[in-house]
Amino acid sequence: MHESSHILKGLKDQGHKFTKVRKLVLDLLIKSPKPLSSPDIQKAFLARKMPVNKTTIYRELAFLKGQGVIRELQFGDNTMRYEVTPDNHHHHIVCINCDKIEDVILEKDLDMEEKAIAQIKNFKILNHSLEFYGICERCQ
Amino acid sequence: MHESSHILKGLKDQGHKFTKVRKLVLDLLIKSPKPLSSPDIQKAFLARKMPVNKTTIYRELAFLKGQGVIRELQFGDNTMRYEVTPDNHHHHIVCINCDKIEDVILEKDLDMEEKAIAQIKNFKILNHSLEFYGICERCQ
DNA sequence: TGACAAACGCAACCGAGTTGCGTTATCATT
DNA sequence: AATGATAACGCAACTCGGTTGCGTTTGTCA
Repeated sequence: MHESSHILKGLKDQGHKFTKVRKLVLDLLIKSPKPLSSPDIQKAFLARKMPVNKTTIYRELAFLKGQGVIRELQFGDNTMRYEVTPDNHHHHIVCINCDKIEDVILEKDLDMEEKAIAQIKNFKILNHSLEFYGICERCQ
Repeated sequence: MHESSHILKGLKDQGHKFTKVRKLVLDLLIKSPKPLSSPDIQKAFLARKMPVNKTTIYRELAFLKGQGVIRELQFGDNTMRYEVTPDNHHHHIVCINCDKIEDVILEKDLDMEEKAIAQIKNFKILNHSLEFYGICERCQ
């Protein structure tokens, strides 16, 4: 399991500071079963009677993304969401009715496809986004 | 190849009107080599000295999407883009440097993966989004 | 040609995300 | 423990894609 203190220690060694906001943003993302948006995180701070300016959240997320600690996702609603960079490469399935989100792992990954595309299209492929949309068990 | 008049004729038979805006939006999407955003389309109208209100564009795109004539895509910049619903199921590869977009067709489609996920997760999968990001030939 | 609904324009609005700038808090050093 | 550098933060104002309500225009068909 991920441990925020350990990650923060690593960042600190690189000249970054260990702040309450940074720790809580990271803890929220580590504990959340699904990716969170910036507004989600701001609401979580508010619920804990720790109001934080939205600019701070955006900057913190940009920082953690830049450090490779978290990654950015989008699920079709023009809002960025974030999750701790996973060890196991996975994608997501989103219920278009109740917004439930679950991780899914492909039986065969896309490496071969990427190689083929890179060769045909002469692109250097860096990453990809793959999300599935449907109706979850409860909603169908 | 797609023919806007033919599509519009079909819509007209269902009680919808044949307007200049509708025809041009559709023609633009048919002719464009890459998906277009609502602002893209508004600019194209302006360039032809045919200023159109942005609300009209958004409503027209929502209409055409609802009719299944076009489909909605997103490439990570919080802006919806649209393309004519393709006959051949394809995805896209986006250059993160110059925003060049090309169609790509997978060697193996994701049907088997979808079936496996549907069974394991008990989701009824309706569709998916898959985009590749990288550096195009010119930019690398 | 008249009448009805679809399509349109306009203005005001919403919400995610950004920018500039001044202030505060963390941390290494003394 | 005091100090200074700078990362982190708050605040206000802003940008921009997208939406809503409402009154007006236009395409279509009888």
